[in-house]
Amino acid sequence: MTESATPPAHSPSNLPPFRYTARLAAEIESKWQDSWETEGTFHTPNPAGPLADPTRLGTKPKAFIVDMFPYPSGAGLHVGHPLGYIGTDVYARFKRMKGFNVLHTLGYDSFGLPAEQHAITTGIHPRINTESNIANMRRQLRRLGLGHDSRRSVSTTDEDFYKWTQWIFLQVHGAWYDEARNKARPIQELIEEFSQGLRATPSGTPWADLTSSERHAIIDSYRLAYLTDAPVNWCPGLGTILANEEVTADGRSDIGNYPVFKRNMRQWMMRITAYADRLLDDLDRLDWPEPIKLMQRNWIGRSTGARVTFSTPAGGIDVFTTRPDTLFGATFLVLSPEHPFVASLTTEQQRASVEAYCAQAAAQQDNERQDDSKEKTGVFTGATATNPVNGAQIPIYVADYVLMGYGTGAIMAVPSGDQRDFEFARAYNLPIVATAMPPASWFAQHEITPSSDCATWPCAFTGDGEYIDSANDSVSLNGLTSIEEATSRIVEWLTTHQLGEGTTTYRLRDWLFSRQRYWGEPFPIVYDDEGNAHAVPEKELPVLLPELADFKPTALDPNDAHSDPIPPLARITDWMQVTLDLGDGPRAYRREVNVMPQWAGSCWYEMRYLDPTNTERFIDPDVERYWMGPEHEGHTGGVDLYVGGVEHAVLHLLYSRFWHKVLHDLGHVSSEEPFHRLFNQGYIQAYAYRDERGQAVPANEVVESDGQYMWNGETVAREYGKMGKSLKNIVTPDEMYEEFGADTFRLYEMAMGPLDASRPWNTRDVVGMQRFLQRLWRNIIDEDTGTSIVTNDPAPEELLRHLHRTIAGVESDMDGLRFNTVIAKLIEFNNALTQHVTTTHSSPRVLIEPLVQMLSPLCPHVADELWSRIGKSDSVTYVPFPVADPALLAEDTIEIPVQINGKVRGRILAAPDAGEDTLLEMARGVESVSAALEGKTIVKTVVVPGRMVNIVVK
RNA sequence: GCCCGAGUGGCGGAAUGGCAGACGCGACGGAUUCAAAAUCCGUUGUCCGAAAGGGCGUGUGGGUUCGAGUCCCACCUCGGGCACCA
Repeated sequence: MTESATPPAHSPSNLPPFRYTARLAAEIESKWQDSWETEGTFHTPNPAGPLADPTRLGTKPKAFIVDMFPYPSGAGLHVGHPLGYIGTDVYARFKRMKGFNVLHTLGYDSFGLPAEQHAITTGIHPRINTESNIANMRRQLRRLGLGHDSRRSVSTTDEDFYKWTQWIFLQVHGAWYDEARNKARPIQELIEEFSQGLRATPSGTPWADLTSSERHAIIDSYRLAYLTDAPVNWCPGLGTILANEEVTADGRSDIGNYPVFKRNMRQWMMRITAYADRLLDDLDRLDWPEPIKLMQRNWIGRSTGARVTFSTPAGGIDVFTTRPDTLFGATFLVLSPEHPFVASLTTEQQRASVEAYCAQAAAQQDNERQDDSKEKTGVFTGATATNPVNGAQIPIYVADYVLMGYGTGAIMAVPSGDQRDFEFARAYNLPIVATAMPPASWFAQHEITPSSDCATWPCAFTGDGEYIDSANDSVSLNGLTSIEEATSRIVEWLTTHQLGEGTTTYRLRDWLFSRQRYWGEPFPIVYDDEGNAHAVPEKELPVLLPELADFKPTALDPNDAHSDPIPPLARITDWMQVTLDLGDGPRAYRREVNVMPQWAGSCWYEMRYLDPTNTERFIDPDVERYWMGPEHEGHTGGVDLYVGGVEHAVLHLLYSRFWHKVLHDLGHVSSEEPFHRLFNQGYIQAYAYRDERGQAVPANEVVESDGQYMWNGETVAREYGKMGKSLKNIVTPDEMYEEFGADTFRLYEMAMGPLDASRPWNTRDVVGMQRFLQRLWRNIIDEDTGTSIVTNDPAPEELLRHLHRTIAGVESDMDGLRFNTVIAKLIEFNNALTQHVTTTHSSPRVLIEPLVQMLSPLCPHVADELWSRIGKSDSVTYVPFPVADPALLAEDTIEIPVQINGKVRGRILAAPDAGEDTLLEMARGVESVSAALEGKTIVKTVVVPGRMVNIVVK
C-alpha cells in the first residue's frame, strides 16, 4: 500500500473520512495533475528533432488526435465547451492503453474580432486581453485533467507561429495552378516558361518585349493569391469597415446604428476555385460523416452543362445552362442586375425603371434575393436577343434572382422546363414553349387534357419526356427521350457552329482573404511606386504587427458615402513606409495594410503541434510524414481523428483542405488532406427563463412545481438555447469542480448522450455519476481507513462472465466514441459487483483491476488513485487495456422471443446455435403460443436462428 | 429561401429491420436511524383490470415488410450553415 491512512483534511464529521466526496476528489485530482506534469506523462515523442525520444517512440503505431482549437473568449469556459475536449481525451487515453503513441494537445485561435472590439471599447491592447484569456482557459482546462502535451500548445498570435502563417501565404502567393499537370507549381517555373517562349503571353507579345510592369501584371494574374476589387461594408459613422455580422439586416451598423455603404477596395483573394475538382473528388477518400461531405459537395456545387452565346445589340451574351437540350424552349433571357451589359442594352424608354430596379436589388443580400417563396420580380430592358438555335427574337429582362457571382450572371429562361422561369413567364406574360411531351401520368396527376400547348399547364414539366419542336435545319432532338443524348447532340452542334461549348461551373467562389482590421496577421507584402505587389523576403519574417496607439478609429460624417475606408494599420504611417532591398538595391516600399482573416491560422495549426519549436521550417518533413503521412497507396494521410462542431462543416474545413493541398503540391507535406477522419460533436445547450417583462432571470434559481417554472414566487417562461451571459444560464466547469470534482464532471458530460448529439445541460442529473463513482470507490476502498479491501479471492463465474462481456462491449464502444454506452456498461457491472461485495465482503482483484483500467480513460484521476491504492506503482495511463476472454463470452443458452403475427407471445430458452426446426418445435411447445394458435391456420413461419421466431396465422 | 441534421417515458437517453424504454435523474414505497443526512432494497410508458392478463404506444399522415423507432414518400416543429463570427 502506498497510501497512508491519514484522513483527508476538511472531512465533514458526519461522513466517513474516506468517502469519495467532491473534497476528496479535488485532493486526488490536483495530486495527479501535478504528478502528470512533473513526470511529463503526456509528453509525446517525435521521430526527429528536439522532441525526439527514440526509447519512448519504440515501434508503436501512432494516433494524432486533434480538437478544433478554441477562440480564447473573455467569458472563459462554460460546461458546453469541454464536451469535445473530454471526448478526445477519453479516446486518446484509450488509444494509449491500446498501445498507440498518441499525440494530443490544444492550442488557441487567438486572433479575431472580439479582442479587437474589446480593445476599441476599453483601450486595452488585444494582446494583453488575449493572453489573460488564454491563461484563464489553460487553468480551467488543466483542472479537467486533459492528457495534453503542454509543450505543443501554440497560439496563432505567437510571433513564431504567425511567422509561418505568413510564410505559407508567401508559398500560396508564389505559386500558380498548372491546369495541365493539375497541381500548383512555383511561380518561378511559370516565369521560365514565358521567358523561354514555351508559353505564349496573353497578348501574344514576346516576353522580352514587355515592360517590367507588364510582366508583373501577367505573372500576378496567375498567382494563387491575387489582388482584386471587392466590396467592403464601410461605416463612416464608426470610421471602420465592418464584418457582415456587424451589419444589421437593414444595412446599418450593429453598434451605433449608422448607415453602412458597400464600397470596393483592393483586396487579396485566394484561388480556391482552381482546386474545386480535387476538393470535391478527394472527399471520397476521407473518413468523414456523409452529411458533411454532402454539405461540401453542395457548397462546391459542380454542375456540368453548356455555355451558349446569344447575340444582342450590345454584343454576344454568354449564358450558362445545365440544360442546353431545352434551348429550343428558351423564350427570354434574364440578366443579373449587376451584369455589365445591362446599361448598354437598356432602351431609353426603359432606363428609369431598370435603374430603379437595379438600385433596389443592390440593397438586398444574396440569400434574400434567392428566396424562392417570394414573388419573382424583374424588369424589361427593351432589348431582344437572338436564340442561336432557331433565330427567335427573345426579350431580355433584368431580375434579381439571377446572381452575378454564379455562372455568367445571365441565364436563358425555359419556362416550360423550369419552375422559376415558369412563374416569371406567367407573371410577365411571356411565351412558354414545350420542348418535351410530358407522359400521360403527368397530365392525369394535374387533371388536365394532354397537350403540348403550355397555356393549359399549371406548372413547368421537369421530368423526362419525348423531345418535340426541337429542330432546325441542321440539328434535331425530336423523338429523343434521353436528356444525356439530347444534351450531347446539341452541345456538339453548338461547338461546331461556334455558338457555345460544353462546360463546367462551380458555385464555389474564390476566397476573399483581406480583412480591414488590426488584430490579425499582417501580409508579408509591400508595394512599389507603381503599385506592384512584392513578397517580403523570407528572412524578414515575421512581419510584426505594429503597436497601435489608439484602437478607436476616427469617426467621420455618418452619411458620407464617398469618404475612403481606412484600415487601422494605414493609420500607422511610419510603419507603412519601409526600405527594403528586393534584389535591386534598397528602395522605399509601402506595406500592405490589410490583415489576414482568422481562418489563416486555423488552416494549418494542427501541423505546428507536431513540431512547435522548429525555427528552420514550419514543420520537419520527417515529423510530418510520421504523424500525418499516407498510410498506404491512395490514402490521403492527415490527422487520425479531428473533432469539432458542425458549424465548421464548410468554411474552415474547406479552407484548410485547400491550403494543405497547395503545400502538398509544392512538396512541403506528404499528406494530401489535413484531416483524414472527422467527427462532429454536438452542443450542450441550456434552458433559460424569462419573467413577464421578458427579462432573463437566473436559471439556477428557478424551481419547478406542477409543470410550472417559478422564480421568486413568480411564474417564468422557459426557453432553450445556447449558454450565455445575457440569458443568465451559464454553468461553469469551475462550479462543477467545486461541487463534484473533475472526474464526475467528465463522466457526466460523456454519459448524458452520444457525443455527436446536442443536449440540454442539467446540473441536477450530475449526482448520478458521483454516486456511481462512490459505489465503485466503496467496492475497493474502506471508507473509514482509506485502505484497499481488494482480495485475491476467486470471482464467481457469473461475475467473471459479466466482466468479460463488459470488457468486450466497452472496447468496441470506446473505439466507436460511444462513451455514453461505455458508462452504462460500467455502471451495470459495478452494480453487479456491489451486490457481490456487500453480500460476501470479498472484492476480488481479478474483477477490480480490469474495472479500474476501463474506468481510467473516463476518470483518470480517481483511476490512478485507486490503481495506486491497490498496490500499483505506476500511473495506469500506459497499462495495456484488458482483453476479453472469448471462452467467457460464449453463452450456454439464450432467450428467444416467439411472435404471433409480429407480437411477442412467449419466450424460449435455446442453445445459441439451435436450428430453425428445433426453435420452431420449441416455440410451438410454449403454452401461451399454442393457446394463441388454437383454432387458427398457420400461414407462414419465419425463424431467424439466434434471434426470433414469428408465426403468421389467420 | 437553399443545404445539412434531429424529434422515443415526467427529464437526459438505449435499441446490427427482430423482446421499445438499457443506464442515469426525478417520483413513489420500504429498510436502517431517536431523527435526519448518507446508504441499501423495491416500484415507476400509458390506458382497462382486484389480479391473471389485455389494448395503445418512438413528431403527424401514408407506404414497403412475416415484422418498422430503424427503410421509402409527404408534412410539421426544432437546431446548424449560407462565404467578413469562428
